[in-house]
Amino acid sequence: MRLLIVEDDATLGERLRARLLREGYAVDLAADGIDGGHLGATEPYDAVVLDLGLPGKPGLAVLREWRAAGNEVPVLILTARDGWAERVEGLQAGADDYLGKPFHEEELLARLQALLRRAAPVRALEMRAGEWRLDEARQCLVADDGHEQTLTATEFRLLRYLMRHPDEVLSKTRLSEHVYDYDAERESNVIEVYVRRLRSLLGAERIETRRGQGYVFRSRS
Amino acid sequence: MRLLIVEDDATLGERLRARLLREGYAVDLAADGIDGGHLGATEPYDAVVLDLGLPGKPGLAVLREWRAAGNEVPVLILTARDGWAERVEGLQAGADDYLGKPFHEEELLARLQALLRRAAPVRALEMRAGEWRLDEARQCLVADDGHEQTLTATEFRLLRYLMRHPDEVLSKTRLSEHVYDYDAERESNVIEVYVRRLRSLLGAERIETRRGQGYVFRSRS
DNA sequence: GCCCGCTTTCAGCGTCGTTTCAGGCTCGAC
DNA sequence: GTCGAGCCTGAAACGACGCTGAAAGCGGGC
Repeated sequence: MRLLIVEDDATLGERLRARLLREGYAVDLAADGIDGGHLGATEPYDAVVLDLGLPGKPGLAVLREWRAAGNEVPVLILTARDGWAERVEGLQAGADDYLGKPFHEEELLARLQALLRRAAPVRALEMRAGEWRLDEARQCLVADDGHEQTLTATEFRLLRYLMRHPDEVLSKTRLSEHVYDYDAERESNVIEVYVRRLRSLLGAERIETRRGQGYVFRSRS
Repeated sequence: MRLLIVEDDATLGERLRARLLREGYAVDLAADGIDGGHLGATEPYDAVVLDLGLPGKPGLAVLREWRAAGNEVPVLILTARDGWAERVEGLQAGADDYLGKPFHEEELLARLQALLRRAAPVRALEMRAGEWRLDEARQCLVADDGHEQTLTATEFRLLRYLMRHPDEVLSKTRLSEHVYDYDAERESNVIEVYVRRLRSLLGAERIETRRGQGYVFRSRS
């Protein structure tokens, strides 16, 4: 899962970014409306946190442009002003959720997770692979017998994305776009290496290779 | 499915080409309006991605020439300028869809797929062959009883093209033009070989031979 | 500053998809 | 019936792609 934060307050932005990174997301941070609007239009994010009071270009204008271009990425709006009117305006511009400053990081997290879940295909309520269940909060695998298997950050990000798109051919490009943040565009075989590790954890049959096309994750064999 | 990209930005063009290849299309790339216009006029594409800001000849002129010549290939226009006026002008010149730069690769893909689906003569919601259904997301065959049969990249491309043109005589030349790229000048019997493999998967009666003319795909016997 | 674990790179190897080829078969024309 | 072109078939060669294990690179924590 790859997120974009558009926030001009550098302190707040960095704090959020750090937190979300720790939660296992790939995160890009933009400090103004121009950058943010451009990134959101060209990179495939799974959700966006958008501040309304931005230099360069107002947050609402950025959002309206995305929506006009048919970009339906889930957007959570963030603003100091939390009056009734702003909220309505934000939602009308195409926002999916709204959070007034100041706020608890925990609440932001919860709302983001809700957005991501809502956008995911309906079928995946629980993310499973055979006897294993992915615990998102703790970033680890839990077996039905209670046994635990910890994951590294990258293993977790890749596995979560695979699990959210089961039974679908996912190209290595697409995977690396969603596992890494902006500077990505890798000509390397990192994805192959991590696929190998996930296979050794979950069983090789969970991740099929489609030669020349990508990988397919199977929650049931 | 065979696509043409007319795009002067070499980086963007190559990136798109690579992506679309990976998605299982055969892709030709032209860097200016002259080449692009010529290719589009002489080769049988299933869809075209056309940049408007081209050296040599303006994209809109290219499009107008195709349309004037009766070429009705689906065209998706791509442009940096995304003003209201350009959009109208593009659509009036005969474009089928319009995407402003910058854009998501994912969105371009989705729109292309929509165009290709819309353009298919008999818009079969599902592509079937007897008990089999072709699942595009998974690039595999699914039987009514849930059993799956995976396809290689080439098998998938050929079968998809056959299924999109059922009950129609398709010459080997035409098939190979749509399964492979432009420069692929084949004097070989690859198509015969792949037809054989599809027959062994779907049942020989699905693909009839018309001696000296080509093949006919039958979704129902 | 040093250590440790995570991440990334790399090269060699094996596998699989693709293509070629040769021989045999079938169909249609005469 | 004969002939030839076009098509089918099985196997084998080729090359690209993915797999693998090890080692280097990197960064955070102590």
